[in-house]
Amino acid sequence: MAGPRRYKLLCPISRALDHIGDRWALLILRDLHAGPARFSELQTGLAGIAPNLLTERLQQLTADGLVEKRQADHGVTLYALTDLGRRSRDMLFELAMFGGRFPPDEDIRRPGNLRTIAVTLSSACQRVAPRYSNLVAQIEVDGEAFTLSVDNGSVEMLYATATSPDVTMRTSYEPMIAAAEGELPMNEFVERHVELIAHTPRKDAELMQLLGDAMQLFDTET
Amino acid sequence: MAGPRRYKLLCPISRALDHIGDRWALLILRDLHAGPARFSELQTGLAGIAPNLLTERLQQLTADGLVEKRQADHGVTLYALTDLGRRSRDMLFELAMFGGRFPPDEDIRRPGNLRTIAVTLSSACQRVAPRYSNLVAQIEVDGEAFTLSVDNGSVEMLYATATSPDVTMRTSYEPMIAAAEGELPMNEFVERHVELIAHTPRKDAELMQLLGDAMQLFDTET
DNA sequence: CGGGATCCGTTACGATACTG
DNA sequence: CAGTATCGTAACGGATCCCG
Repeated sequence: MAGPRRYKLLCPISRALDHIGDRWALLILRDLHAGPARFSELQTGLAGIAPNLLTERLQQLTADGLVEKRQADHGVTLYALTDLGRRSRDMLFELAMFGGRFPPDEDIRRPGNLRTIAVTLSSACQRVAPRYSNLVAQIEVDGEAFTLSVDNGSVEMLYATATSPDVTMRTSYEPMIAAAEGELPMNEFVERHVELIAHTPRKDAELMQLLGDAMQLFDTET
Repeated sequence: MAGPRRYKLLCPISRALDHIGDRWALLILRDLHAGPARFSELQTGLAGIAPNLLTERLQQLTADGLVEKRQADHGVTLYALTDLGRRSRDMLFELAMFGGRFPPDEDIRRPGNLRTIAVTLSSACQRVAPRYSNLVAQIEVDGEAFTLSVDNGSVEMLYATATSPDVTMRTSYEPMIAAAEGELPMNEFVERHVELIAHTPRKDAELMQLLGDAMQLFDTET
């Protein structure tokens, strides 16, 4: 009796799980939403995944058409989402909305890098983006830089520095999480833990409103 | 080192997976969205889950506040979703939308019962419901009865017979799935494989339009 | 008969060590 | 840096048995 553990049912939910239900698979997709990544970047971001498992998962995801392997300069190999892989975004967002309802475990490990938070943030921003105009922001969290771009209602957040951002924002991980969890009031977070530099007038306020609206989606009041 | 395999990261996606990421867990939630169920109903619906695993998962889901155990008449025990458990609906829908993009496996097993399809259908109907007025339908698929109710834009689909439906619809599994997969044109499906009885005028046509709109969400064209 | 508990073989995962 | 190889452990799968 060989073969991997698959449900082999017609139901689209079990079909999804047959492709991304294995351990780590969804978290690999999650981190790749922050942009193409090296093997080692994924490994550190996933905080302790065994390298053989990462290899195995990447192969499976590639075979399923969700991920592709690219050769970049200097012999560097990059893993990137395919179009199909990018379609997992809404699903990951709903997963995040659901997971946010559970209290965090007592003994939490900090992720090896902050790629992990990019999809959650960008897909949350996506939901509220129609109310905002275009914008390119560089967000630095404890020295790790993201580029958040809002372009005609479509939002993307990459794990990279921006070339000519409208606004630069600097903060650190713990207070940002505390604000997202609702433990720290938004205005206090902004005043005490955020440094903002607007290179385009008013874009700083716009960015903060966007992020505030996005974080509100995770309020578990209703 | 003991303890179950949990990520223990703060990220809401991994937090969700720490609660519903184990094998079968999401499929149990899925089937419970069709209404309270007995142990044995779940067991047959999940087509071959080992009873010890079902026990273990139900305990975990109960401990996590997603499922509750009820004592019904004649000493019957029922498992039902809690409010928190019902919140998994949108997530399951996005999972279904994503899973629908993969071609079905060659050797598929038919599910032990049709509870499995209730959430997928009802959450799809939920998306298009604002365009429809109130309605109670009994849908019978190969003799298994569902009650679909649209009430002020809120949709529910239970694995039970309806008391006084506006319309009764009879069909069978294979053509219905073929229609949902886009392999069978909707009009041909309706004409050749659906029997409709309207107890309230026009409600038959309304039901079919609702279902047609809902199924269109799974078209993978875009 | 429904609702499990127990047992045991198999598979997947986790940790570490090693290599091109 | 990007993996491969090995091995102990935990989770799963299937069957059987038990109890109200």
